[in-house]
Amino acid sequence: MSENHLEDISNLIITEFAKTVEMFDINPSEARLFAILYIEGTPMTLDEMSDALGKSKTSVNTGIRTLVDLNLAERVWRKGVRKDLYKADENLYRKFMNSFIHKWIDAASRQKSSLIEIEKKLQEDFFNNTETEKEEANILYKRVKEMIAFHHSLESVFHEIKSTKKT
Amino acid sequence: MSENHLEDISNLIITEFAKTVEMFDINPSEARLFAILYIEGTPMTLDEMSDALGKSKTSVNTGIRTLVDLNLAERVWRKGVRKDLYKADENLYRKFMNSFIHKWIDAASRQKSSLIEIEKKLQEDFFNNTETEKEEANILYKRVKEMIAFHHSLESVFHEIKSTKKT
DNA sequence: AAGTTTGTACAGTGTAAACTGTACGTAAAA
DNA sequence: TTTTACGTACAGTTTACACTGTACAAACTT
Repeated sequence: MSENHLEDISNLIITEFAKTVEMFDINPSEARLFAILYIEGTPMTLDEMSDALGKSKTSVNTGIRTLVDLNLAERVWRKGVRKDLYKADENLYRKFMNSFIHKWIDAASRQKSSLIEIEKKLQEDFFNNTETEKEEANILYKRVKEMIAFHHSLESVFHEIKSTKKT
Repeated sequence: MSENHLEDISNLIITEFAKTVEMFDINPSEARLFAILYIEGTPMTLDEMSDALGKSKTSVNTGIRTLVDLNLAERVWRKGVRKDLYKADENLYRKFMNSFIHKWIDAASRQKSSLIEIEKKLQEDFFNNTETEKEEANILYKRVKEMIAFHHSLESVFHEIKSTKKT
């Protein structure tokens, strides 16, 4: 019962931690890959990762690329080692929260802008409408304003998080 | 150029808004369905939604069900109308942020607990290890503590958002 | 130089999920 | 009661995507 080998425990940790990584919109395999890299603090080669993850080298290759793109892993160089080496970024909180918050802020503000554009168009075209259309236009207008307010709130909240979070 | 019919504009709004809804981990079709329901403030039947979404009635049926489960839509009743009627919840910010925040808080605390369990086990089993294993166990232990700290931070941030957001 | 080793592009495969149409149970209308 | 209308269960189909193996290019070794 208490006869748990370290490898089992390590595996358990990886599985648990991968779940959290997945919450940041990272697909299961890549999440697990990150967890593996993180547990094994020392840089790993493609073959090692392939082995640890139980997936083909090709698969790991694309996985690690997206992790690098997301700034969650990086390639490191070590004298005398021919293979590429990758390691997970150490600072979990900063990396994950940063990308997370920015993702939201960017999306919210972009969407808000689009909606504001639409709002303008509705205003400009208003008098080209027939009477019945005007009524409908007013309803749309009201909805758009609600949506803009919603996006505005989203922006605010995430800006707030951004400022309150410890660097 | 400025000859945009209201229907086109409405469609544009729906498309934009659906993108935002998708960010709350809702699949594209369901996001669009919600957007449609929201724009059309008045309750809609399955057939109307099917028509507006361009998907089969069966598909809409399952879609609306998950929206209802997520508390984002509800079935309403109207005298003399035989078909089921559904409407989107009005309060965008409250509904979306609430579920969003709770999802994170729940996940973070659950994961943290799991990791704490593992941490305990590592401690308890420590002296059953050989010398070389002890070294490895220490590394694992260090990593687990980092992860727990990470989850703790996540919990804190989202609790903070929860308290600062306007009800 | 030829011969290895390593990373990656690409085409094909397997699989899970979204979607559809049919078929049926239940409730309303006749 | 019979007939019609509606919602949904279910099986089959399509689509999207993760994954694999092969094949090749670039870099290293000899």
